[in-house]
Amino acid sequence: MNIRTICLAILAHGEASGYDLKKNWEDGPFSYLGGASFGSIYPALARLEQDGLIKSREETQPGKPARRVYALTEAGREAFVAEMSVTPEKDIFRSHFGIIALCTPFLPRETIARAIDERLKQQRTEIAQLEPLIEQEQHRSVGWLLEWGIAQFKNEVAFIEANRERLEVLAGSTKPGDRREICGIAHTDSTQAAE
Amino acid sequence: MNIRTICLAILAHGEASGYDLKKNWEDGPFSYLGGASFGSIYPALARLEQDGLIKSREETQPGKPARRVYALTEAGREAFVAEMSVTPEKDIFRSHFGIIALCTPFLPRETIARAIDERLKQQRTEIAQLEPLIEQEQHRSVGWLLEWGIAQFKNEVAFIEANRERLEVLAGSTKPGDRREICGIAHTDSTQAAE
DNA sequence: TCTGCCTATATCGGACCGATATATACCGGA
DNA sequence: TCCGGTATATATCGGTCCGATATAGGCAGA
Repeated sequence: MNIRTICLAILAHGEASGYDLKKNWEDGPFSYLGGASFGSIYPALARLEQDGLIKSREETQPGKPARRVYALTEAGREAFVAEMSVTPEKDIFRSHFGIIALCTPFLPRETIARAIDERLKQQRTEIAQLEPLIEQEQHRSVGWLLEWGIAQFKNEVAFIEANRERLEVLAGSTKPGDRREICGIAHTDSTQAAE
Repeated sequence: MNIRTICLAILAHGEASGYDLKKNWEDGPFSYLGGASFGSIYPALARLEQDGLIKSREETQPGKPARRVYALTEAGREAFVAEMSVTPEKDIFRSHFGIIALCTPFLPRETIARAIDERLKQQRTEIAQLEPLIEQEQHRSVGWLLEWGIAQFKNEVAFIEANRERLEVLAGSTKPGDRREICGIAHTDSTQAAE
């Protein structure tokens, strides 16, 4: 699912400028679905227009620079429906916190404790930012998605609070790079393992 | 957090070849922390060695092609600890399913129902793949992280099962691109909105 | 008037992914 | 015996995307 598809999806909600798209990702309810930079959005919009999937008009506004507002064409509506109708791709997910947690045995307990504290703080901040948006979006797909995301964040906070001790005690037990195996898996050439 | 850092993190668990790294991401317990392609791994390893953070040796093995095995140097251990000690970056997350759900009003109910079915199937598959790995990783950081991930997947499945009806009934209510506002937010130039 | 901030568009370098190419070695079947 | 399929292993290339930066107009406040 590339940026062009995402632009189509947002434009399905209503016409918007490139700046609007960026602001929606950053501040709006889309933010936790992943970002999109200006460096992606403007070329994507240009190409979508070139392909006839969106059309644009210049809009002058008092007190602000002129902006170029994009809207779906009929062909764009069809392309949008087509791309939303395929089997959803797997999520793209990468977690710095996860990597740090994975390396707990090779790091001092203090480092792990701080990473956990920061993580809890970050996830609680996310919740605090998303929760007030729900009210005005009840009985709407955006509201449902907000609840979906908030439920995930809350679940993670609860898990970490309940289990952090079990991770922290593992800290600092090993020197980095000492062991020959990776996670007890990986080594397919070891003697066929147990069983 | 770039690929080089991730390579350091895995090599902290033990020496490995580029192929090992890839296999660990794909099949091992790291898989849901995000992928890494050969196109990233090999250049990353080359540069890490150039910078003196890892060292390599050729390893000939009977019945298989020779492989180049990498291990952390002392400088690499220090760089690893330094990069794990900073405040963890925000997760990178992008969800095709989330985008589809967001567009529910503009899509037929059948499409949404199928996307939800597929989503449930995918997340249950993840759970089924990760769960057997826990046993051999108990009381280890990898095991903790597996539990962390599984808890998230299970929570999402539970949420969707409990709330899918509420989303599905919203399907097909609107024509794409008709509304002027995006998600009731976005439009900063609207008349200051309703208090 | 100068500075900083918001709106708005645009571009460029570099990082990264996905596909592909290449090579070795094993195994099973025609 | 040769052929194709599979697993191991390294490497490269095109294209996509991010993050930083440039540019520019208008406004508010010092």
